[in-house]
Amino acid sequence: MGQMNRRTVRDLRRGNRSTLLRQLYFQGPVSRQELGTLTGLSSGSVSNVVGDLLADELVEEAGSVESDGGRPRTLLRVAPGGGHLIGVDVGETHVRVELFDLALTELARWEHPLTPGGLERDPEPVVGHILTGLDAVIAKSGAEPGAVIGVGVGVPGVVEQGDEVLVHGPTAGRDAVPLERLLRTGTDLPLFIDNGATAQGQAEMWFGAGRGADNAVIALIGSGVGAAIVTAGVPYRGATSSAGEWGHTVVQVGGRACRCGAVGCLEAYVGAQAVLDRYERGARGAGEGGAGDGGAGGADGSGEDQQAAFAAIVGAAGSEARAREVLEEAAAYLGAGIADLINLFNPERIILGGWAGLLLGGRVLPRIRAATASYALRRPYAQTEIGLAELGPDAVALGAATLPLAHFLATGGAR
Amino acid sequence: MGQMNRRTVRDLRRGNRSTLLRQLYFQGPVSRQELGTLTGLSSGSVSNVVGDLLADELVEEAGSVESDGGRPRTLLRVAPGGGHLIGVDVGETHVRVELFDLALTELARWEHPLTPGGLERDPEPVVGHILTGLDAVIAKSGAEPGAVIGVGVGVPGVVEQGDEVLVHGPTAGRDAVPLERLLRTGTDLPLFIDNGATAQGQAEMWFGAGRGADNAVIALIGSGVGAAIVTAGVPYRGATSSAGEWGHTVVQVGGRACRCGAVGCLEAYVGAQAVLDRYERGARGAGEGGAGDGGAGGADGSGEDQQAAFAAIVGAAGSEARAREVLEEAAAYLGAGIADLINLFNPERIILGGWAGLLLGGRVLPRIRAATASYALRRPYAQTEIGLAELGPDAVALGAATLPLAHFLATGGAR
DNA sequence: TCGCTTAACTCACGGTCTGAATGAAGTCGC
DNA sequence: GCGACTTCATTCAGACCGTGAGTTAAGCGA
Repeated sequence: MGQMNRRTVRDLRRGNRSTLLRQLYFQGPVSRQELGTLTGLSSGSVSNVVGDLLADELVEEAGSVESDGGRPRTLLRVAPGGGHLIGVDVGETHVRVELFDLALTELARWEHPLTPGGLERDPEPVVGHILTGLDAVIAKSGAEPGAVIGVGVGVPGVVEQGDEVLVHGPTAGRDAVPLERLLRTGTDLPLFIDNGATAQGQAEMWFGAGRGADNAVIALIGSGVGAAIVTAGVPYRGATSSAGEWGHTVVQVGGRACRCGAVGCLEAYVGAQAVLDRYERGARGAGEGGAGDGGAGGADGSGEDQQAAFAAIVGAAGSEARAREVLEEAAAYLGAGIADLINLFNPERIILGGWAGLLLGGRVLPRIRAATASYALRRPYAQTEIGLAELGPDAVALGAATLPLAHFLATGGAR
Repeated sequence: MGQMNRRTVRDLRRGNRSTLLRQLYFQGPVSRQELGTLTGLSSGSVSNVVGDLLADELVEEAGSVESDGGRPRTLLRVAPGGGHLIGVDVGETHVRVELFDLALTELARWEHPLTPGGLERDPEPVVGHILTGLDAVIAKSGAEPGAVIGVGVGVPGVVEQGDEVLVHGPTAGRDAVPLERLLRTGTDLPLFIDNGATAQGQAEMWFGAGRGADNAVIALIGSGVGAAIVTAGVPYRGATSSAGEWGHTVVQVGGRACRCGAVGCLEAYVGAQAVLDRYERGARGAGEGGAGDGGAGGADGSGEDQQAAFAAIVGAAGSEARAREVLEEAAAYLGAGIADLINLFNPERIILGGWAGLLLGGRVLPRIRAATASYALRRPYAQTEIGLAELGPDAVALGAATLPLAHFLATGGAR
C-alpha cells in the first residue's frame, strides 16, 4: 500500500535531474527555456541542474536557434557518448550481444549459436558465452569499460526480480536459474535482467510503434504467443513478474490442447506451430470440440524451418484455399484474443509483433481488426489503434539495452 | 512517459505528510518512533509533521505503551472525527447515500428507489435525489457541512475522468452524462465520481478480502459480470477508464450470444441472467456451437426476483441434478475466466464478489478453484489466492466513500 | 553605436530534512 | 524514597533545494 516516496531534499534534486534528463532524451534537442515550461521547473533550477549535467558530460549543447531579435536559445541534448549500453539477447537458438552508445546507435555486435534448451538445462555455457560476448563487444568497439552504464539481458521465461534475480524457464519443475549471481562471477558491470519480450516491448514503446503512448500492449506471436503490457509508461509485471501470459488465456473452453497442458489456449490457435499443424493436417474436424493435440510435438524441426514453412503458408494464401482458410481462422481467434486485451486493459494501442505476428499481420491485418471489432466492446475498441511493430521481429538486444537506459534515466544519470 | 514529479521543497513536505497520514490510517495506532522506521523519515521530521497533524486535529493521541525501562511511547491514530465522508451508491434500482466519519463508521443513511434505466435515460431526477440525500444525511448526522471532506459517487457504467467528468452508460450511442456539472448546481462539496464496481473494489482492498495485497482483481458477478483491477495498490483504469471489462472477454469463440452484441462472452456463461436462462431452458444443446440468445431479454422481472430465482437454484443444487449441472457449468467457465485474469494480471489475490458471485462461490468455490487450476499456468496460479469478498454484496456506498478518503490521504489531509 | 528583446545566470529568501544534543517520562536497583 | 539508567520526543544548527526577481549575456535593427 505505502511506497516509500521521495523523502529528503536531496532526492528532490535527483528526481528533477531525472525528469530533465528524460525530457532531453525523448524530446530531442531542446532549449533550457522549453525545458522549464515542459517540466514546470523554474528557470533557476533548470540552469542549475543543466549545469551539473553539462559538467558530468551527460548532456551537450547542440547548436542554437535564433529568435527574432533576442538572444538565441542554445539547444541541449543527451550526449550520445555520455556512456555505453550493452544489450544481450539470450534466445532459444543464439546468444547475441550488442553495444550501443546512449543514443542507441549500434557500435559493436557479437553472436554465438546455442543448442536448444540451453539456459534452462545447463546455464553455465550460456553464462560463458554472455561473458565472452561482453568482452568481445567492449574490445571491438574500443569502449572504456568504465563507460559502460550497464548490461541488459533479455531471456526467455519469467524473471523474478527479488533479492536474487531468478529466471524460471518455461519447463515447470526445473530449478530457477540465478542468472545474476552466475554472471557476477565474470563481470562487475551493472546487470539488468528481464524477460526478452518485456524488453522488446519497451523498445517498441520508446522507439517503435508505441512512441507517444502511455498504455499499450505489445502482442508477440512466434512459435509461442506472449504479450508485453505497458501501463502508465512502465512495463506491467504483476505480483511475481509473470503477467502478460496472453498465449494461455482461454478462447475456447474445451478446445484444442495446448503445450501448457490446458485446453483452448489462444496459443493453440494462433501460435505459429499451431497454425502449421492445422495446415498440415487438412481441414478435417475444423469445428469445435475435438481436442486435437496442439503444437507441442515439434514435428517441424528447427526455428528456421518453422519460419520458412509459416512464411510459405502466408505467401500461398493468395492462391491456395487451404492456406487462406487457415490464416482466416487464425485471424478470427487472434481477434478474440486482442479483444480480450482491449476489454481488460483498455490500452491506447495494440502492437502486433513477433516474427509470425508480423507475417500474419502483414497479410490479414484488416481481418484481424474486423474480428477484434466483433468481439471487443465498442467504446474501448474505437479508442484503440491496432498496428504492427516497427522494430522488426528481433529487437530483443535493443530492448535489453533499454533496461540499463531506463535505470540511467530514472536515477538522473547516477553512475 | 514523463509525469511531472514532485518539484518544490514544499511538495516534499506534502508527500511526507501524506505518507505519514496513510501509515497512521492503515497501520492503526502507532507511535512516532515506529512511524520513523516505517517511513524512513528521521525522528525530527516525524515530530514536526505529526505536530502539524495534531494541530490540524486530523490525528490524535491514543494511549501509550510502556517499554521496559524507558519513556513510554505514545500511540497516534487518525482522529475519526477529523472529518466526514459521504458515499453515494447510484444503482439500477436505488440511490443510497451514507455518511461516515474518517474511520468509516456509518453515521447516517438515506435511500430512495429508482425506476430502472434512470441515470442514463433521464439524469435530472437522479441528480435531484442525490442532492436531497446529501442534505438529508448531513442533517440527520448533525455534521458540520464544512467538515465534510468530500462526496464519492459510485455509478454504473464507465466514468471518464477528463476535464469534465462524463458517465457513459452501458447503452452505447446515448450521450454521456456530465454528472459532476449537474451535481455542481446543487452542492459545493468536493465531488469524486467513479465506477461503482471500482469503488467497491477499493473498499475490499482497504477493509475487506484485499487487505495487505498490492495486486488483486475483484471479480464481481451480478446480473452482469465485471472486475475491478488493482495494481500496485491503486485502481487500474487504462487509457480511457474502461479497463476491467472482464465480462466481455471471450471464453468461447463462436459461442453463445451476449447482450453486448458479441458471442462467447464470459458474461453469457456465468452472469446470473445467463445462468437463469440456462436453467429454465433445460438441458438441450448443452454442447458448443449453438449460439443461443443470451441474457439480454430480461424475461425475469426485477432485480429482486432475479436474485431470489438465482438463490433458489443455488439452494436446489444439493438435491436437483439440473441445478447442479448448471452451476457446475458456470463454475467451469468461471474458472476459465479467472484463469485469464491470473495469466494476464498475475495478481496476488482474486476476490470473488457481487451478489451472484457470493452465492455461487459459497456453494462451488472448490469447483471454481479446480477449474481455474486446469486453465491457468501453474506458477502464477500457485501464487494466487482465490477467495470471497468480505464486505457483502453491496458495499458500493462504502466504496464510494473511499474515493474522497483516498484523495484526503494522498494530499496529506489538505482541505 | 544605441536601444530593444530574449535567454541564461545569480542570489537572497523561505522552506525542508537530517542528526546530534537536549529535555521528558518512566523503570529498576538499592 | 532516591538516583542511575533507558527510551521516547523535541529542539536546533547545518546543509540543501527551488523560486523568482534582478542581473548579465547575446544577438537584432535602426
